[in-house]
Amino acid sequence: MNDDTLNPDAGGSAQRVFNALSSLHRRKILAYLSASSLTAGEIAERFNMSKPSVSQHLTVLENAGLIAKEKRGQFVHYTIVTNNLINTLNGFAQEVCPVSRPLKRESEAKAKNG
Amino acid sequence: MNDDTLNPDAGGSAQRVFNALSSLHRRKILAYLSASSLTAGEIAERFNMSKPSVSQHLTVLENAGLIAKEKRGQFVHYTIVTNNLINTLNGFAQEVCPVSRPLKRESEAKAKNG
DNA sequence: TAGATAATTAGGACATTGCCTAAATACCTA
DNA sequence: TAGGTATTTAGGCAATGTCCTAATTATCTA
Repeated sequence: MNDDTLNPDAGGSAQRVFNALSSLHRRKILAYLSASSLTAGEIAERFNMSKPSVSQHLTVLENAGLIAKEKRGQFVHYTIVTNNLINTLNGFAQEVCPVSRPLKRESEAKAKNG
Repeated sequence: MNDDTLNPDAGGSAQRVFNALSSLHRRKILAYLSASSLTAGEIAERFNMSKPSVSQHLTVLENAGLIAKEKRGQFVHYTIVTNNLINTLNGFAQEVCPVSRPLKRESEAKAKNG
């Protein structure tokens, strides 16, 4: 029970990750970014929502360590960071059904790629 | 983008699963139940929280299809249901980083066990 | 049947979230 | 430098979530 995925204040904070994933909009943003990096504006275009609201979602995702931003000129480019996401999901899956070994290996392989 | 893990109204409703997982208390309940089935009272004992509050968390988990209850006499026994959990997590992981094949297989193997 | 125990429902207080508009900041180009 | 574009910050408001106590329902046992 002293686990990263259950302890809200641990390293990458599983709490922030699961909280970030609890919003459909934010999961969609991650799905968009899994195909390619996008600017804040390009992400906002894909939603029927104001830019500030999208920006807020991006902040939540960034604080959870699920995306990274890079400013280039007047644009901010957002990129997915799969490392923390996969580790958190797999860590929790392992904890809740401690059966699958390959899942764990997969997670570690993924961690190296980022 | 027409995926179960992103569509809030699809079958098992990934939205309900992710929403259920966004609470540390609920993740802990799942972790407890992964070790053994427990009655509502036994679960409540493990938290510094009123029984009605725990009951509410159990309802959220049940509505997400993550646990099942069975009444025996005056007790209600709760059991984890890993199927939906693992499928949802793996489905989303697949979508967001469509690399790992073994992860998928693992999910399907798990689905059969329940 | 009466009283005790297990669990849930009901209803309300309080905090958080999610969305908006308006304003501010940062950068680019004429 | 002035004006335009990209993005975030600030502040407000409605909806939701989480917890509580009190009351209710269901079951067991003397």
